[in-house]
This record gives sequence, C-alpha cells and structure tokens, in this order.
Amino acid sequence: MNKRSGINSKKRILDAALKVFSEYGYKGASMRMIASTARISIGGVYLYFANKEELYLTLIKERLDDFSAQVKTSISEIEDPVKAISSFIMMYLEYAKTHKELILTQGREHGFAFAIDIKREFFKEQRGIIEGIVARGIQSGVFTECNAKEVTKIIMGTMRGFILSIVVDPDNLFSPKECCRLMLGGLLKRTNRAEGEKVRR
Amino acid sequence: MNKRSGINSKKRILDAALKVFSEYGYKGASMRMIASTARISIGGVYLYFANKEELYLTLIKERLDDFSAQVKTSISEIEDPVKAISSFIMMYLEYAKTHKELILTQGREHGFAFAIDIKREFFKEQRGIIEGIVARGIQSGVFTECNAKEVTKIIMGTMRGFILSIVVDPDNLFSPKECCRLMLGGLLKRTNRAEGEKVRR
Amino acid sequence: MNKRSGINSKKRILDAALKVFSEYGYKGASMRMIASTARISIGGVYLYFANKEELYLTLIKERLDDFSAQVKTSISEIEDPVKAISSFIMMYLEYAKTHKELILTQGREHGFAFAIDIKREFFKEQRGIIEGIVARGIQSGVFTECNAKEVTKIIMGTMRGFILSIVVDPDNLFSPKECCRLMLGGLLKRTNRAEGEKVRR
Amino acid sequence: MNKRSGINSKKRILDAALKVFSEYGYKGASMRMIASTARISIGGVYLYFANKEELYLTLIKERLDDFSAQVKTSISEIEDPVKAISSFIMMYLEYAKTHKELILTQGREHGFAFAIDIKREFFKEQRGIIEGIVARGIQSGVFTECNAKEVTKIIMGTMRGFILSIVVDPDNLFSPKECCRLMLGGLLKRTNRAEGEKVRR
DNA sequence: TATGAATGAGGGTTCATTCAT
DNA sequence: CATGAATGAACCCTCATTCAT
Repeated sequence: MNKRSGINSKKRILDAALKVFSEYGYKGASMRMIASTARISIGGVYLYFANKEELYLTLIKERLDDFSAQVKTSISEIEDPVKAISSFIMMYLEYAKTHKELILTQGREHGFAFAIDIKREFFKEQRGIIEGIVARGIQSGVFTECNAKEVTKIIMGTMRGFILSIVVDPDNLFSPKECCRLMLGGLLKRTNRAEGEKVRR
Repeated sequence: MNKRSGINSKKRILDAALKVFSEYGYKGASMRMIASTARISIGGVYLYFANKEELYLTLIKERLDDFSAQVKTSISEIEDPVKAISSFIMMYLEYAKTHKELILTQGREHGFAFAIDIKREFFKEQRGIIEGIVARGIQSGVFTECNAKEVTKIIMGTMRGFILSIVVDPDNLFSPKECCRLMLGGLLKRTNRAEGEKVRR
Repeated sequence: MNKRSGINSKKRILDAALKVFSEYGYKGASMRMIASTARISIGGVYLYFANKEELYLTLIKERLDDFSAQVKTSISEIEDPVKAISSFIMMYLEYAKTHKELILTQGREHGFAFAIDIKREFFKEQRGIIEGIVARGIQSGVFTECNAKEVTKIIMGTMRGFILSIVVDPDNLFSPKECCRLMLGGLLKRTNRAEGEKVRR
Repeated sequence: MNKRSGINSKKRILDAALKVFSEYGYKGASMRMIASTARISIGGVYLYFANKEELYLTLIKERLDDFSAQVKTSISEIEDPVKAISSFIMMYLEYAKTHKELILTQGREHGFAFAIDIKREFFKEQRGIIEGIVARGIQSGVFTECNAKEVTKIIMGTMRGFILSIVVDPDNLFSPKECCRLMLGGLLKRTNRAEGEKVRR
C-alpha cells in the first residue's frame, strides 16, 4: 500500500463496518467479516481501532454527526415554522431511507446503553431544533397552543418509528408527505371546531 | 432448585428469558444467563425449550398474543372513531410502558430474521384494526378525507417509535394524551384553514 | 406393571439396548434412546443397571454366551474334522447375518479395551474349539501338516472380517459355502480332485 | 506454541487426530483431546479444518490414498498370480501392522456413516485388483475353477479381520505367511505336494 | 418398582484479540 | 503499516446420572 494507505485503510474499515454492523447488528457482526469486507487483515483493523466497541462508537458518532450537519444545513434558515417542520420531516425520512445504516443509531443490544451517551446527546440536539421551531410557530400564532416539548417528542418518536420500520416492516413505510399532513393538520375535519376541542381537553 | 419444583419451571424460564432477551437482545443473551436468572441449570432450560430460538419465539408469540387480545377487548366495541383512535393510542402506549419487554417485538439484529413472520402478521392485524377505524371516521365525516392506509402506517410508526424510545431514550417519552391530541388535531391552528391547505397542497 | 414386571422390564431394557447399541454404537447410543425404546423411564433403567457401561457389558456377555452355546451344540459332536470346520464356518456366518448385533462384539470406541477382557476370553474359547478340530484333522491325516494355531487365527480373523463387513460393506458379503471351500481347498489347482470335490459338493 | 510455528501445525493436527481417532473412535475423540495432543489451542484446530467431520474425512482419505498407492506400486507389475496374491496379502498385513491407524478405515459407529462412501470406493478398488489377479490365475490354469468374485471377498474379509484384530485381540494376530499358505493351498491334504510346497516356502 | 425433572460436566464451535514476523 | 496464525473464554447444546415423589 502507498503512503496514504493509512488514511484509505481507516476509511475502508469504517465503510465496511457500517455495512456489516447495519446488516448483522453489533453482536452479529464479526471483526473478521469487517476486515475482509474492508480488504484488510484482522490485525490491520486493530491498527486503527483499539477494539470492536471503539470501531462501533466511531461509526455511530460519524453517522450522527453527518446527519446532524445535514439537518442543520437544510432546516436552519427556514423562517416559516410550517415549512421548517415539513422540511425536517421530509429530510429525516428521506435520509433514513437512503442511509438505512442509520438503523445503527437505534441499536439496542449488549446490555442496553452502549453508545447511549452519544445517542442521547444527539437526540437532545435534534429535539432542541424541533422544539425551537414549534415554539416559534406557537408564538407566531400559526400553531395551536400546545406543549412544544411533548409535540417535539412525538415527532421524534415518529421519526424513530420510521427508521425501525425500515428493518422490521419495510413493505409498510408511510409516506413523508402524508406524515407532514397528519402532523400539521391532524385527523379531525377542520370545519367542526367543537370536536377537536373535546379531545384537546 | 428443588427436584420437584417443575410445575413452575417453565414459567420461571419464560420470565427470565423475557428479562434477559429484552435487556441484551437475542444474540447478546446467553442461555446461561437465562438459566441462572431462572434459578435453574442450563440443562433444565432445554427440558422445556428445544433451543434458544424456540424459547425466543415462544416469548414473542406470547407477548404478541397477549397484546393483541388486550387491543381487541379495549377497542372493538367503541363506536366513535375519535374515541376509538384515542383509546388505541392510550392503550398501546400504556401497555408498552408497563410491559417494557414489548421491546422484543421490535428486535432487530440482522442475519437473524426468524421471528419476522410472526411479527409481520401481528403488524398486519394491528394495521387492519386502525385502518378500519380511520376509514369509518372518514366515511362518517368526522375525519378529513385522507389516505386511511397511510395515516394508519404513521400512527403505527409512532407507536413503534415510542416503544423503541423506552429503551433508547426513556427520559423523553411523550405523553399518550398529547399524542392523541396531535394525531387528531394536528399542529395547525383551527381557525385559519388556508395555511393548513398550503401544506396539504 | 404387574408383579413380574421387574423381570420383563430388565428383558425389555436389554432388548432395547441391543437394538440401540448395535445401531448407534456405544457412544452414539443414549440412555434416553434405550429407555424409550424399552418403554420405560430413564430412572427405570438405572433400577436394573448401575450405569451405561454395565448395561453394555451385560449385553456383550449375554450375546457372547448365547453364541458360545450355539457353537458348542452345533459343533461339538461332529467327528469329521472337515465337516466340523465347515459347520463352524457356516454356523458362525449364518449367526452373524441373523444377529447383526454381534457387531457389538467388535466394538472399538471409548479408549480401546472396554469389554475387552470378556471378549478376549470368548475369543480364546472359540480359538480353542477350532484349534482342536484342526489339530485332530492334522493328526488324522486329513489336513496338511500346518500350524494349527496359525490356521485357527486366520479362520477366526476371516470370521471377524465378515462381521465387520456386515456394517462396513454389507453389499459385498462373501458366501459361507465358498468360504468353506477356500479354507479347505485353497486357491491352487489340485491334481487330486476327489478330496476337493467332496467339499465343493 | 510459537506464533510462527504454523508451517507444520496442520501436520501436527493430522498426526494427533490420527492417534486420537484411532484410539477413541470418532464419537469418542474430542476436538480438545486432538488439540492438546497436537499442542495447539482448540481454536487453532479450526484454523485448518472446518469441523470435526472434515478433519476425520481428511484423515481417512489420506490413509486410504496412501495405502492404495502402496498396493499399486507393490502389486501391479507382478505377473505370476500366485506371487501377486501372496504379495498382496503380505503387503496388506504388514502395512496394517505398521499403520495401526488403518483401523480408522474400519470405523463403525452407527448413525455416523459419513465416510462410508469414500470407504466403499476404496474397497471396490481393492476388490477390483484382487479379482483381476484371481481371474488371471484361473484363466492360466494355476488356480482352481472358482468364483473369483467370492474368493476376492473372502480374502478382503480376512484382511479386514486382521486389521480389526490389531485392536481387539492384538496378541493373537495370524502370520501373513501362513495366511498366504492357507489361502493358496487350503487345509486339505494334497496328493500333489509340489505346488503346495512351493508356496509354503 | 417406577417416574421424569433437574443437574452440570463436557462436547463442538466461534470470535475478539494478540503478537511474531 | 500490515499480516494472519494462535489463543482461550464463552457460546449453544447433549447426556449420564441422581433423587424427590
């Protein structure tokens, strides 16, 4: 390998790990599989990552950072809360569909919490973004007077559910557009205000 | 363990398996862990279950059937679509919170898709129930003219996300009540129809 | 079970053990298989036999004794050495074909020697019988002047080979009659045809 | 073991396996025993052989091929049927005495018939060789008019019996020379002494 | 006599990790 | 940097044996 092979190797390993981990899960993936997918020796992997866990963590972090950046660039400048929420949902779901590996983000194996701190941090950040938008929407009178925090968690939960569905029930993914519609407009018919009220309290 | 404690050994094993599987995942859980949690020998476990997979499957099936029954008894007789949807959401989330082990239902560790058929069957059934309610609501004019199938998948996805959150981010679970509110009423303010339209396009 | 069930049980177990051991070998046979074949509980087997080894040994002994008796009754009174040898060979091979379980006799597993003493005793006895016949034949001038001991061992070896063939290459068992012919007459052509003919029939 | 001793690890494993398998049989031999006999770790064995069966098969095949080659080189060019048969018997028995492991060839532990095809193939080949010699002998008038096929099977059986005796009754192996004598000359006295004599010495 | 639940050592096999080269 | 043979703990599972009933 040439001088730059170090950098290349690391990248190749990460790519391979991404593929293998997201296909087989943490426990199901073996270092051998990752190494051979990366066209490197087993020992070679340990040159760049101290152990399996570190490799996994690095991967998670990378994914999360990438996604986080994506969200920021595509949402941050949108003024209109309605558009912002829609964009977020669309972006999130579209990204998830393309990067199925995001499923890693949702991994739950090996005695709970594993990369859990990293993940929580990420979730918190995401929540912050949505919550900001929702709050703005309420303030500006476009959104109903609702609990921004709760609404945010619901939206996040729905996103989370979508990601999981990709693995668990991929034939029944919902459409991003319809999701926006539901989140914004709700199920109840709009002329009849009373009924909506009934439910709201 | 007493030589004659056999009567409840099976139950003890199932309880232990539930605990261990839902904490460590399928691959992460070992038969030894399950056995010792159940206060039985390894061999003892194999007296009741042919192998790890069968134990897992039994567990999944049991959970799913129990939950399915619960849904049916608590939803089936509700006429009002609004109340029915609300009840479903409330019931689902409440059940999930109590039976954290429902997380098993969402297992994903690839290369290991063996309970997937059972799960899909369950999902399909659940979807059928919701879709029926939504369709009824649309027909009776209480719900907006929307795609019942899609709406159903969104609701299911949100439920799924909630379950996953229990493991991944348990400090930020959304409230069932607020979830009902959002699903039914949406985010947009009710007097202003135009804006809603904009999004709906 | 009735009063005599004890005796019946023991017999049933031995029959079952015979079947199972000769089909699967010592290591390959499990006490469970034997018990269930004997329609008795596992514990039941241990009522009659202290352990697997004892059961096996009992079986071997039983087989060997039965065979030994058979040999004695069918050979001992034959005066003519030629007829005696022929009878022995015919009897041996016929018995082996019918009682495939005799294969047990040839078992070689679990660190050599196991029932080896019993077997050696049996072999010795058998050898004694043959050797006696051969010696008599030599003395009476019917057989060539050969080493009776060696000839005996060869005959025994051939018998042994036949038994093994039943398991290892059952489609190519040699005919007892031809075996007698070869042992008595040899391969080489004789100028003196008469004697050979007697045997050849 | 040194980390770089790899060159002969495979050989060491095969040697160990040979020893252990032929002492304890297939079922009775454990991979752990083999590994420790080979002074390697358990995992190490699996570096060279996918599993126990493959290891066993490799061994069998190796033995059979080696023996087969030996037979061919030492028999094929002998014209005289008498000498050919004698050579075959001598060679076979001598080889068996030296390579006691040939006992593997005779393995029998039922429910475990997996090397049986390889063995049958080998037996068939061997039979072919002998049968050819015998047939030639008959044609040339040196051997009696007998059934070549049957005679062959008897000779093979006797060889088989010898191998088994090595394990089962090693103190009473017959002498190869006497075996030749018996097979060729038979037990019965010959008026035509010359031919018999030739063989006897 | 008879049962069969329970035990636990041990078997085959995998895999993260190390280290001499 | 890179290799891959080697290690050994741990995994799933089987089975001879025991013992309360």
